[in-house]
Amino acid sequence: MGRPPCCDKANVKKGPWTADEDAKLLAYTSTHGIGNWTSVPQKAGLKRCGKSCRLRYTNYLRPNLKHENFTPEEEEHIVTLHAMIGSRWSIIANSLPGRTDNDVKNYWNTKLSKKLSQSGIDPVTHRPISDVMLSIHRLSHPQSVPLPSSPSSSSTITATKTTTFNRELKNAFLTKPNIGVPHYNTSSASSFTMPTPPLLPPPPPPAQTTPLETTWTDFLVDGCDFGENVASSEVKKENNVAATCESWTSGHGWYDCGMLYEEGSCSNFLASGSGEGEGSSSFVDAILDHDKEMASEFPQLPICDSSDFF
DNA sequence: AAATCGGGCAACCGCGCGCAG
DNA sequence: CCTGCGCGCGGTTGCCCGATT
Repeated sequence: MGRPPCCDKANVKKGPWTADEDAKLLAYTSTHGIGNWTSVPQKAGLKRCGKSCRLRYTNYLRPNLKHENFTPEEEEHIVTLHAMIGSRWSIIANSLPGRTDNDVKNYWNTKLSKKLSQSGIDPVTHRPISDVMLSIHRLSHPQSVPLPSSPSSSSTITATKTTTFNRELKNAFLTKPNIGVPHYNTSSASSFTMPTPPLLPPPPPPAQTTPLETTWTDFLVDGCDFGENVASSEVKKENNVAATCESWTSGHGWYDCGMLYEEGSCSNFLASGSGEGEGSSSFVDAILDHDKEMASEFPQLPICDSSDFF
């Protein structure tokens, strides 16, 4: 038995909102505030579902919303957070003043994911597409492309770090009272420092333990160790994250969250991302640069292309 | 000039969670 | 403890409009 509808669907208007409806909703919310959305349509004199009213208000009518284009800083912020927590749009939006989850989601779907793809970065895993394809190829042909025996293999390290990262992120979400997000000062572009992309760790330390068995989900930001139990309830509890990240990120930055990397080890990544007018000025470029470095460092890694899969 | 295509965005839908009774 | 309701989230749909053929 399903849940009953929140309103009489036969008698509610759907589709685009008119200026008159906007005015009524705005007039109501400005005098009464927002409370029980189910009752808002009736009280405001609207033939709309309460849900529709809430959506219209939060995405369009709410005060202090920004309607201008996303800035490069905001772009980087979204990409960085998406790499870390996946499509938790509300969390990402909460860290961008004046932006809604719908804004961020739409912007990602229409612009950023394409931009990343065109730059050779897989928008799901945030790793170079060639690397992702190699991982897929290994899964489907476990014998054909053996993992290099060296414990410092790029992919092995990546899988290990990724798993560790998601475990740590999960713990952080569970234990931190005010989970943080990367914080940047919009008043000064040069003060914005980007966390290390979690799926592209810096060169590995010399000593490394036994390689982990890897599965496809280990390469997903969203799926893996994050866990469904954490994903919804715990994260939702912390939706008021916007301005509360200092305690976690201050001082040592992201890298001091009991995590993976030594402080400052990401400097190769960040050097081009935070500069002013450097030649390679984007996050994506930084990732690609790093991938090239990895390729030169580990020439034994085979490169595969799409023809390997067909 | 008309038809088609594709991108962008607003809005809808279904589901899970939290909370109050 | 159980149940029902409201809220919020992420995924998806559909419309609008500009570009292209």
